[in-house]
Amino acid sequence: MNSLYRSHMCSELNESNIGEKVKLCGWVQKWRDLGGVIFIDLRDRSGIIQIVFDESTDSDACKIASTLRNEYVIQVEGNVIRRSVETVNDNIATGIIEVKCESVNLLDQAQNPPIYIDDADTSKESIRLKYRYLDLRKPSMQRNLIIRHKVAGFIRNYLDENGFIDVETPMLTKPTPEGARDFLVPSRVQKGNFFALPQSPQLYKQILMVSGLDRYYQIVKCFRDEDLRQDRQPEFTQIDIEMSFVDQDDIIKINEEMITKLFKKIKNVDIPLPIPRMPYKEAMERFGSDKPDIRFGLELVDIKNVFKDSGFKVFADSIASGGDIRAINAKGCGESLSRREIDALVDYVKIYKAKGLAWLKVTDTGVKSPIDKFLNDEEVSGLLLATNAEPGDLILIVADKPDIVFDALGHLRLELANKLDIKYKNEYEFLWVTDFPLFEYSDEEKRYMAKHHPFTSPNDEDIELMDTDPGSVRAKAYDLVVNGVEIGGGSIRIHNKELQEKMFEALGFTKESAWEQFGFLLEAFKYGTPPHGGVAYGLDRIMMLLLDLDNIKEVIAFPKTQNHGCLMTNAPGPAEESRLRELGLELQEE
RNA sequence: GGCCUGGUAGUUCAGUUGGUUAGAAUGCCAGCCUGUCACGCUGGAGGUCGACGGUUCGAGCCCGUUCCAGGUCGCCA
Repeated sequence: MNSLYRSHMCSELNESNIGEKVKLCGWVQKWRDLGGVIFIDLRDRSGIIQIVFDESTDSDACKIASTLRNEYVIQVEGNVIRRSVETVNDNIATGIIEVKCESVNLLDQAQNPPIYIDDADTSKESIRLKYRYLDLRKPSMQRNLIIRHKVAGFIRNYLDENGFIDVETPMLTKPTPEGARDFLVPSRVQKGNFFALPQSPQLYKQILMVSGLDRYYQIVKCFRDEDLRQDRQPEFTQIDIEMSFVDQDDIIKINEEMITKLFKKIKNVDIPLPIPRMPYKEAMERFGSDKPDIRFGLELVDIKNVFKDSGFKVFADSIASGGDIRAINAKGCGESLSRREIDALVDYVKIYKAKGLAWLKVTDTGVKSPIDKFLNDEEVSGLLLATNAEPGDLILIVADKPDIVFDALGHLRLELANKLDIKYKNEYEFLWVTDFPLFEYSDEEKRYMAKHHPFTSPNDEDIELMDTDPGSVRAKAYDLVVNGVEIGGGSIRIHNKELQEKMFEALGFTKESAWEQFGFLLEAFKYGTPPHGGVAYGLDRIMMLLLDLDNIKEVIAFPKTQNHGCLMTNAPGPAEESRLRELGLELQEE
């Protein structure tokens, strides 16, 4: 990265350069003025090197050096010399050498920065985001961006080698009723009409299969106007992939090779292939989640049968109203958790709508529990048998509607693992979750909705059930889950016009409304459509996993806050009245 | 939209029962200092206690409203 300004990057220099005259550029990381000698730590993207200014030999340079302050941008010229043994600094890569400066050129001054440009900085996130350009000077932030670049590069390279074509798709697309809330962009030319920013390039990539591109990919921004979370941003990046003439196994095979090679390259971990697969139903029943973290046990146990004739009103009522009763055996927690900690768990499941959490401490002589007086001996022994309980264990039980039981215990399981600080055997546990339900009943809309999206193919053997029992139809849909994080998902698409129409019918679309929304796709499907399917990954989440970060903002250069704002640019901002008029828009008084 | 946490010096924080001139560390500025690397020493500057309103003789502290940031539920095909 040489130029007229510099001969080397700071951290490029090592013992082999001793005796060379070099020109370096960068920022003043730190200055130490000892009187007759001044030390400057010079920083660029590569790292840090110490520059020495000696008054007795280079008084002009020294004079300038004494005025340098943190984050000043300078150019220095001097000789690389070996440090004396006692002054070697083991904390930096270039600590065995330094540059004895003969001349220094001040390229720009800097105000004292509001945050400390160092990984040890503890400034609040909001200040870091306001001064993001300073925050991004930190080595760790640069590392995150550089590794992200390497990941994207690896993916492009891998997909290119496997015959995938990178095709750009529009950012100004058509609003859709299904799925997340769209970001809308008003059309000036067609007043009253709106573009939507893509939630994903889903329909375009399927059209590209109709076009015969055969294998497509894109690393692309997607937009969803929903609330933020620690792992969610309104604009985020997908690795979007679609393939023709494939079935589920083909897609899984090439994708698991790509992702495990990626983890090998970036983290040097060996993920054994094939990645295990687990049907959705099993994931829910064993782990209470469609993205189970399988690094640890604490699995759910169905104990409904044990209490089928229970005299305990809570359990009996739950069963009578079609509910489930399931338990987790928190091994050893009967001794290790205090009453206060157990009460905290009871409160915890209430977040997920569970009405309560029953618990029993298993002791040498039986069980100790607020509800033990409601349980007979047969039920207690049945429970201990079912949960494989030993003295010292803590049995946690939720009785409620099935989806609440799964949700509450699924989260409780994660909370317990977190609390117990469980040591995992492997750093990464990959899992394909398969056989998702095709539909999901929406109480709000009083109809079935597509669990994945309306173009997902049902399993061949379940097509019959679409009319009779939509809730039990399984889909050719699959998610890739790592350590309980969904990093990607996809499906085989419907490529048959009749089946697609049947699908829309099941979703409650009239033929007219289906054609109104997705007519271009249905029209395209008339002209010879290959069997196809694909997958999309959340690049940001993959980066979080690879970098072992739990905050998505750390892997995005310029992220948004919870309020959908950018603290650096102050976006979004008001629009001028004239612009609104041009768009045919009028602001409503609150 | 709901719930929870926070907002005091450039930064990170402390601030007792509501009571004198709001503190510490670090950073910053000045001076001294020839081998530091968290340099050291001496001195100094730096505050609309997020904002508005209320209670009170008196508010950083109590009450209300509001803004901002974070976490979370809903939401996220």
